[in-house]
Amino acid sequence: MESNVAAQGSLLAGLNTEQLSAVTWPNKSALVLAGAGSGKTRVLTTRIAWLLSTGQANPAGILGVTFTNKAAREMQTRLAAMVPVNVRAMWIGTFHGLCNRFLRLHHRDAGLPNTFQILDSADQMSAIKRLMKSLDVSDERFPPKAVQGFISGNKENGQRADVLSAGDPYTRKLIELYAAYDAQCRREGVVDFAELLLRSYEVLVANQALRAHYQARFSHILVDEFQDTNRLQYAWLKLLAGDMGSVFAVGDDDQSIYAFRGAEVGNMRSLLNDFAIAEPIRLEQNYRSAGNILTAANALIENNDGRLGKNLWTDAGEGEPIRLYEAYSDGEEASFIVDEVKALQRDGWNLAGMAVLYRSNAQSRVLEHALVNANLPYRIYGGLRFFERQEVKHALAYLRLVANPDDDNAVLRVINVPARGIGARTVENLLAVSREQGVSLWQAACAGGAGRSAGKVSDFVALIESLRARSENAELTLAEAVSLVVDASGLRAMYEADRKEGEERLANLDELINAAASFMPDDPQAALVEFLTAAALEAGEHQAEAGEDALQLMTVHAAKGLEFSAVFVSGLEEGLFPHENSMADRKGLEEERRLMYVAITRARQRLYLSCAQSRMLHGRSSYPLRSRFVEELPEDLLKSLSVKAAPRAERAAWAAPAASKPQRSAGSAGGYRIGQSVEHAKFGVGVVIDAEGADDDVRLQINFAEHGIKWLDLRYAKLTPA
DNA sequence: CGCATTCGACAATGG
DNA sequence: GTCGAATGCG
Repeated sequence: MESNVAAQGSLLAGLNTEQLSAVTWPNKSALVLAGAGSGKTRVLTTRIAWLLSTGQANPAGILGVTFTNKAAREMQTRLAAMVPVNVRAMWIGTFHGLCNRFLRLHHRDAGLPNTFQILDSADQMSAIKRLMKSLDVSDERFPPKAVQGFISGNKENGQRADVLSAGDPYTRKLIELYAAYDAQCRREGVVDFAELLLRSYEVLVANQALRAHYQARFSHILVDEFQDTNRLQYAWLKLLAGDMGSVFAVGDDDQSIYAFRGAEVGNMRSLLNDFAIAEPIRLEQNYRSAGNILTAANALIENNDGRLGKNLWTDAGEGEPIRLYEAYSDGEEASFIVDEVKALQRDGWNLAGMAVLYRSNAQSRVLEHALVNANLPYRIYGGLRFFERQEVKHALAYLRLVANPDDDNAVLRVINVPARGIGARTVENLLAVSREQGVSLWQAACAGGAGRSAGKVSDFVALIESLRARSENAELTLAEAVSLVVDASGLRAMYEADRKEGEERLANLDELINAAASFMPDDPQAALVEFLTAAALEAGEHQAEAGEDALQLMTVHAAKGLEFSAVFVSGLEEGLFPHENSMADRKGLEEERRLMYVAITRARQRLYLSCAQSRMLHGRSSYPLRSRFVEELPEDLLKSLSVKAAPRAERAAWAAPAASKPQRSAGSAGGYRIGQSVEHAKFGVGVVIDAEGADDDVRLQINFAEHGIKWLDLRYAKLTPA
């Protein structure tokens, strides 16, 4: 017992009062409002360790839910280091990973084949397109993306097609497509991401015995990033908690940045109500950022309504001012960043400790260009992941057919890859047969059929059959089976013949074989199915190879949960950040503001904010206004680094019209220059984006924030510099 | 049927 | 600037 007490002591050492209170919270539900950098992950893992080491819970009673695989792994690793328990007995994982585990165990109750496969979003999209083609639905009136959004959105609200109704024919059609899509998935033995959750929820609802079993088992449910849960996830947690269980949720409503994909910040308030939690525990002491950075973040987020309320503080001192740079162009913004990074590097800063954040991936190109020219090593997060690569998906499709030949998606992906003379026409015929007879494409292909390509189709069938026979009977290891598929399918030969990108693709296929070799299945008998599942659920790292010291580039979304000594937030322009797709309503704008809050709070020591007066967007020049989020920061925290930027000072200067003669060639017309902010009595604020004429006859094209683009004649229009 | 080229839409994220 | 669909030619 003494060692137990000692162990507890060291577990709890170094926690502040609030953290300690959260970690040692009695066995009842709690909501921990954990600000950025307040030790959230530490609290969560320490609590589990504390529950285990004090004997309040056994490993099997723990259900730990995270949003990313990375977070789940981190929690497991940390736990393993803290307490000597069998980590595997605990259920720790993502919502999707846990639901998959549940459905594999109870596939019969869920009405799924034991080899059911998981569709990623791309697979889901092609399944939808295929379905719409077969039903002859116009993809102009019903964009597949919208159909996908409709289906996933409803699943995440826990609603099947049969409970939906609509007054308008458009929505009725969507509901019809939803029902047909689900039927198609059932026929093929596949589930999409949302289905994993909905199906396991429905099984628990329908099956009293199963529900009672898991409710009794999971005495402690702990949830990370609770602000990101959607309605279905919340219902799932509530169901598992039952009347007796408790939910210990950690989250930060100010860092909710996934509402656009269904996250319900309102779940935090619901949790307080439904689980009778009197008051959330607030973790407000920040151990990451300097004072000025926190002050800026607090001031920014104050502009949002309906917050649960929280103010970050630190005892680390004010630190440096926040640096602001307003560039002429996106290219110049990039070279500013490069210069600053080099300067910091000369001062002994680590490249890997610096990050450039942006709102959208497209912005990385200009930065990359500048970094390559400057010979600065960098690493980009985002983009194509390993298991999403064409060649890897091809190989996986063959493997899926080995596991389950009725997977029509997989058949369509590889029936003619590499080209084996089965063209669109033949595929059309197969699709027609499968539709008429209500069988899978595979079964249609096996039936043979007439036509010139019949022989080629039966060759394909024979290929898959032989792959299956050999991987099942010949006692091949998983890696050998993958290797066999790559060779026998002809994929290897195909990429060997491709001189342009074949080499890289072959390397990735070899990497896939390596991945198979080091894969550790829970059940060796089901190694292939587990491998395919892992490929779908963990599409792989965002190419984050360790190694050389490199500058980190990523979107703000990707930066959530990370921290850096120095952070550059770039592209702070209206329409970009906040993004134009989210500017229309207050909710969207508030989410953008939370995104900015996340961006700011990534910085430990130094924070740079930058924007450009002109930017190439969609292949053409735009002249955006500076982001409102910059204006929302306290002026005395900012230090302007650009001559032109001196934002507020410059305004004063412009208020007195320039005496010099306006010259178009100098980028100035009638005292205005392109890129300048102006204000119009009727149209409000805008930016000059073009000009024509000279002297007394000047016309300006202005992009107004509220009223769009207009040409104004300076002789009549009442304009003032803004 | 297979490959190459063109055209046009699009550009937030992750399981 | 990229990707996927559509088109056209050998």
